[in-house]
Amino acid sequence: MNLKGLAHALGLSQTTVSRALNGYPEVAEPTRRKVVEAAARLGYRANDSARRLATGRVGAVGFVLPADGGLTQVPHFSEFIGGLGGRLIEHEIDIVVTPALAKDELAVYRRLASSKRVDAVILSAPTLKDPRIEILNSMKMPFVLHGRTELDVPHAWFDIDNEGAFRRATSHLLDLGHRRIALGNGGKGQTFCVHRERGYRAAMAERNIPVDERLVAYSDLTDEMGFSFAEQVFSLDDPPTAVLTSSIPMGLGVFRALRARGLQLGRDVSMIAHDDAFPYLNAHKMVPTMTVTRSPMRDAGSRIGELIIEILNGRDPATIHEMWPVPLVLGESTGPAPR
Amino acid sequence: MNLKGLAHALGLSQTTVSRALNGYPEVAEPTRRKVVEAAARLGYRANDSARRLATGRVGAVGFVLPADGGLTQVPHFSEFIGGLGGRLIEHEIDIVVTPALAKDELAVYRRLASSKRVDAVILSAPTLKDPRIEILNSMKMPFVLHGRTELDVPHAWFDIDNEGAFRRATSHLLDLGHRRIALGNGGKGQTFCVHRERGYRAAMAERNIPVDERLVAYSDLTDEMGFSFAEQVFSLDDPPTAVLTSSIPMGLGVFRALRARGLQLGRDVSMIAHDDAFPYLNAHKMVPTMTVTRSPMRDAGSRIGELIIEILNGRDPATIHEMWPVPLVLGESTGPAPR
DNA sequence: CAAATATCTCAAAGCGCTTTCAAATTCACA
DNA sequence: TGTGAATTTGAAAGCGCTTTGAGATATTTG
Repeated sequence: MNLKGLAHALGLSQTTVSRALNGYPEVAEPTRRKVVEAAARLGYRANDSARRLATGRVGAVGFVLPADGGLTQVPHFSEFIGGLGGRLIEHEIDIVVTPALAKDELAVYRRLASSKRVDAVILSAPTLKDPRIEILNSMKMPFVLHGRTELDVPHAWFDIDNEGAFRRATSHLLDLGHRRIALGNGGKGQTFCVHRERGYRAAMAERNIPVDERLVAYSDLTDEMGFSFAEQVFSLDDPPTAVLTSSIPMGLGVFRALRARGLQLGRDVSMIAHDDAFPYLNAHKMVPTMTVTRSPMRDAGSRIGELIIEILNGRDPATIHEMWPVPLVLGESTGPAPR
Repeated sequence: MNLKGLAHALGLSQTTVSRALNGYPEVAEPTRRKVVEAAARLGYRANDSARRLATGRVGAVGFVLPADGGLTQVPHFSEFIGGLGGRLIEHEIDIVVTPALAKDELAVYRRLASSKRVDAVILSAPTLKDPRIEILNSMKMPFVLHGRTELDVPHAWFDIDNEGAFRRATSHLLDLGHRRIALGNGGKGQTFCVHRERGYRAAMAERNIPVDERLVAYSDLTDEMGFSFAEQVFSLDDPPTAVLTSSIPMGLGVFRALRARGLQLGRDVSMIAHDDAFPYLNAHKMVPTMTVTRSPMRDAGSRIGELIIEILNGRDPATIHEMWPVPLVLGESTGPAPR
C-alpha cells in the first residue's frame, strides 16, 4: 500500500493525503480524520526512502563505535544509546551504529557524511586535539561532541564537569586527613582523563601537597587494571591511604587487591570512584557501599538526544555548550585517614 | 556533486557513470577507470536515499534494544554489535539500533517493517514462544533469530548449543565426584536458560542423581545476583560442592560470596560459568582462572552478519538453522569434590 | 450582490538514483 | 566491403514521496 493507492482508495489526491498525514494546516479536519483512519485501517506507512529523498532529511543520527582498543568504552555504549534512543524515538529518528577500527574511523565518518546516510553524528571519547572535529566541520556534517577538546573551533559539545568532580573528590579525601592519594585514571590522551587529573592536581596544589607521580597511572578502566594498579601502589614503601579511580570496575579491581592484602576499605584505605551508573554495577549495593562521583551515562545520552533534535530543528550547533555538575555521593568506602 | 553533475563533467551519460561505479560488466575498463577516478577526485558518493528508493533495498538491518528489564542483555549488546557490524560494513550495510520499552517493542518492529526502514532485523533473547516471530513473518520482514524458540514456524536461526554445553559442564563436575551441584541460571522464560537447565538435568539424570530444586535458581545474570544466590545455597544444611552459573559476572558474585565464607574456589567448591567472552572480563586472567563454557558473543554477531548478507542476497531464511558447539575450557576453578 | 478573502484540493515537477530498452559503435570474418 | 555478433553507450521511465503554484470552492466583507 503506497500513497497513490491510499489516495485512490479515498478518492483524494496524493497531495491532500500527504498533507493530511503530515499535519499541514490546509486540510479540513473531517478530511484529515478520514485519511488518518483509512491509513491505519489499510496499514499504510510512508516509505522512508522516498520521504528521505523528497525532503532531503534522513531522520537518522550516526554513532561510530570503536571496534578496537576502545574496550574502555564498550560498557558505556549501551547505556548511552539507551538514553539517546529514548529521546530520539519520540521524533522517529533512528540511530545508525557503525563499528569501526580506529584506522578506518575517519573514512567511516566521511562515508556517513558524503552519502547522506545520517543528518548528524555523535562523537564520543574525544582527545584534546581530536581530528574528527575539523573533518566533520569541513564536511558540514552537524554533530554533538560528548566531551570536550582544546581545539579552537566552534561546535556543539556536552560534557560533565570531570575536573570539578575530581577536585571535589580529592578535597574530600584531603579533608579526611589523607595525604597520599593515588589516582587510577583512564587512557592517556582522553580529554576526560586529562580533566580529572587536573582536578586532582588542583586540589592537591591548593593545599600544597606534592603529588607523588608514582601514584598516578593511566590504563584501561577495567577491574583487571584496577587490580594491578593497586598491587603496584600498595607495594611501595609508603603506600597511599586513599585511591581515586575513574570507573567502578577499576574500583572493584582495587578493592579486590586490598582485600587480598588484608586491608579494609573505608578504614585502612579510602576510595572514591567515578560512577557512570551502569544498572548492573550499583555502587549503593556494594559492601561496603562506594563513595562516588556520579553521573549516569544514560542521562548524558538522553540530553544529547535532545540537543540533536534541536540541531535538526535548526539550532546553530555552535551555540551549544553544556556542562553538567557531578555530585559527590558519600558511601562507606571513605573514612578518616589512619595514623 | 551528484550523478548528473559527475556525468556532465565526464561528458558521459548518467547511465554509464552509474554502471561504471556499480561494477556492471557492460562498461569498458578504461571508461570505468576514468569514472572512478573522477568520482574520487570530485568527492562524489551516491546519495543513499535515492539509491534506496530506486533499488527498493535499504542497506540496513534493524536491532531493537530492550530498554527496560533487559539489564541482563545490556553488556552483551556491544560485543554482539561489534561482531555484527564488522561483517556488515564490508557490504555497506548499516545497523539501525532502536531502544524500546518492552511494551512498545512490537510496535517498533511494525514500524521498521511497514516504513521499510530496514531490509531485515535481528532478534535476540527469544522466549520459547516468542511472539515476535509470527509478527515478523506475517509482515514479511526477513530476520535472523539469535537463539531458538519452540514455535513450529520456519525461520532463520543461529544458536549455540546451550544444552550440550551445560550437559558437558555438569558431567565434568560429576566426573570429579561432585553430587550436589547448584545452577545459577538467567531469567526464566528465556530459551537459552531453559536449554541450559535441560542440559544440567539431563546430565544429572544420566547418572541417576536427583536434582535438589533448592539449588536451582533464576535471576538476572549479574554479580549481585550471583552473590545472593550463593549466600542462599551455601546457607543450606547440605550446601553444594559445585556451582554452575550462566554468566561470568554471576560467577564472580558467587566467588565473592565464597571468599566471604572462607571457602576456596577450586578446592572447597568448584565452579563453571558460561563465558560470553567480554574483553574486559577475561576468565583466563582471573585468580584462580575460571573453568568456562565459552562462546564469544562477538563471534555470534559476526556469523549472524554473514547470514544476514546471505538473506539479502536471496537465500531463503527458512533454510538457515545453525547451531555452534560450545567448548568446555578448563581452568583452576574446578577440582575434585572434597570429601 | 459583487468583490475580496479564506479555505481546500489538485496536477505536476522534482528529489537522485537504477535499470530497461534501444541505438551506436566496434570487431571478426567471409 | 558487407554482415552479424559483441561490445559500449545513452534516453527515458520509474522508485514513492513532498511541495509548488494554481485552480476550485466556501466564506466574509463593502
